[in-house]
Amino acid sequence: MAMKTTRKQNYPEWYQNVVSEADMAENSVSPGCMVMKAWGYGLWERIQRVLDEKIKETGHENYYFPMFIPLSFFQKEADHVEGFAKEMAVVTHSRLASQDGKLQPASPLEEPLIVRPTSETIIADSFAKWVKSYRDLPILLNQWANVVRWEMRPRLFLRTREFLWQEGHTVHATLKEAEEETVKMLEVYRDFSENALAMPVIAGRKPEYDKFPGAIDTYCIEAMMQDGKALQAGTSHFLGQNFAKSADIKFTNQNNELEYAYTTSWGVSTRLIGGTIMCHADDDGMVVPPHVAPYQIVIVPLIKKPEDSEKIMAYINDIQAKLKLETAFGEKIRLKVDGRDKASVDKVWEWIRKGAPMVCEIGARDVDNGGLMVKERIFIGQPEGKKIVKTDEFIASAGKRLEELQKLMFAKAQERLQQNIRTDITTPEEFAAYFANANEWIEDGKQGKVTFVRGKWCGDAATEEILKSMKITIRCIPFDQSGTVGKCLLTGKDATMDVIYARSY
RNA sequence: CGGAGUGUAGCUCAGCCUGGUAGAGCGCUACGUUCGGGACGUAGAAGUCGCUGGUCCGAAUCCAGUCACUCCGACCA
Repeated sequence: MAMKTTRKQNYPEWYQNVVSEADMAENSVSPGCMVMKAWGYGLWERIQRVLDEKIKETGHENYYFPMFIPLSFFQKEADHVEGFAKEMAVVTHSRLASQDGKLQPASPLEEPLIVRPTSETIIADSFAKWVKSYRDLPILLNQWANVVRWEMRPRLFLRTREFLWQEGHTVHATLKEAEEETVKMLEVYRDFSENALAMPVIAGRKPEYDKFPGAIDTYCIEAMMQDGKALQAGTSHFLGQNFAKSADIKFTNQNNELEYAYTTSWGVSTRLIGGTIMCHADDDGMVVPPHVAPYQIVIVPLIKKPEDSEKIMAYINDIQAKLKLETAFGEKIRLKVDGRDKASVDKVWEWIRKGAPMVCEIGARDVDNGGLMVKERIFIGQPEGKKIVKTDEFIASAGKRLEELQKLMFAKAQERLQQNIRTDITTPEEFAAYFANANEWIEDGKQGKVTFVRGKWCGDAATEEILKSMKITIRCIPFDQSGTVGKCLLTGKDATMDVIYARSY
């Protein structure tokens, strides 16, 4: 076990351990913010690349808007300002001046600027300028940006004051088209999460009280972490005409009538990295899904005698050249030869803690035998975790093998999710007793002590208080509804709506 | 903003009660023996003890103030 703390011992501590031992990120001197290091930021770059392609395939184009938003913009939409008011970074001055040897803010701004917590308001303002006729619609845009939300209790990747994300914003002529866009982009997220991150999710709609401020409907994908808690991995909002009315986005329709447009917005953030960690990492550290691994294969030379160096490096260079011609997931294989002047064992374990999908050790013996030692990350700790293979065969099958490893990771995570959605709880008493348990890490192939519960909800607004007191949340109202009648797990009233109840991050 | 705690070497911490001017482990550097599941030996470099003030012949240690961080709560689209 490479981690000081195991999942079973202390799940949150284990998580912090993984982030630091995998060298993905660390706390910054700037409070609540993080420094993303090469292996963590590299994962984000991969997420960007794969997702950006999907966003463009669905007809969207990238724009960039300013990070400063005039304060007054937030006042235009009542729910929106209320939702974000408590966590805004406010810029009030434009320069510093020296006073008694101390720098003090000087030159107050006429109107304070908000460091964007999200960009609906400033983008809506542009939309209002750009939209005149139904012929201007739809507008389908996306931006990759940083946003700031003044969180009080930050956790690396899961909740930091500044984080990176993409936010899509679209304008449509009809309600139906905007609703379809909202659901379509959620589906892009579901597909991305499950196929690129190997992280299974439940897609659905948020209950009324948990909607994005200013939205008519909020849709989401919810993932299960290894401690049975839920993590919101992506959201897509149908904003109706709310922002169109507050920003005056009007267009002339085909009947020459002036109409408010319909808008949507949707986003995923660096939180996905936190989710990927808590979905796949183990007691030896991070496990990166091959599809998004900055390096899919890392080669570590084992040089015991200096005189072997030349022939080993020549052998490795040859392997490297050949591997670079191979593909996985429709892209060239990404590999690194770790030639740093360090002990080989240390380098190997460093890459295991980082979760590189495959680590190859190559020494003099391998050169003579035409082979190499390959360690597959997901099998580390098991007998099949390392094997000596013929180099030619390894090169020829590497791409396919990476794709297999990806599928195995998804299958394992999906099995865990399916095993840990309880559907046999039918009364408020059973429900309360069930969640009275403490959270506990879910051992592979077993049912956890605390799981998701799928059951009925009456939809009554008063149930929000009950949930709060129990520290349970309704994660979503899944798209696949059974349609059966049962008792609400909170009130005992007759209900038809199926929801997912869970503790959450 | 409440409640608790911690600031000493790059990291984790001991020393503080009972003042006498700095220690360990890990890491780092060099050399040697090792090396395919994470080695060992020897030598070495490295700290204005968070900051300011006070008491004292003398403060990491006592006193006062101050700053910062961590954990638990509240908050978390």
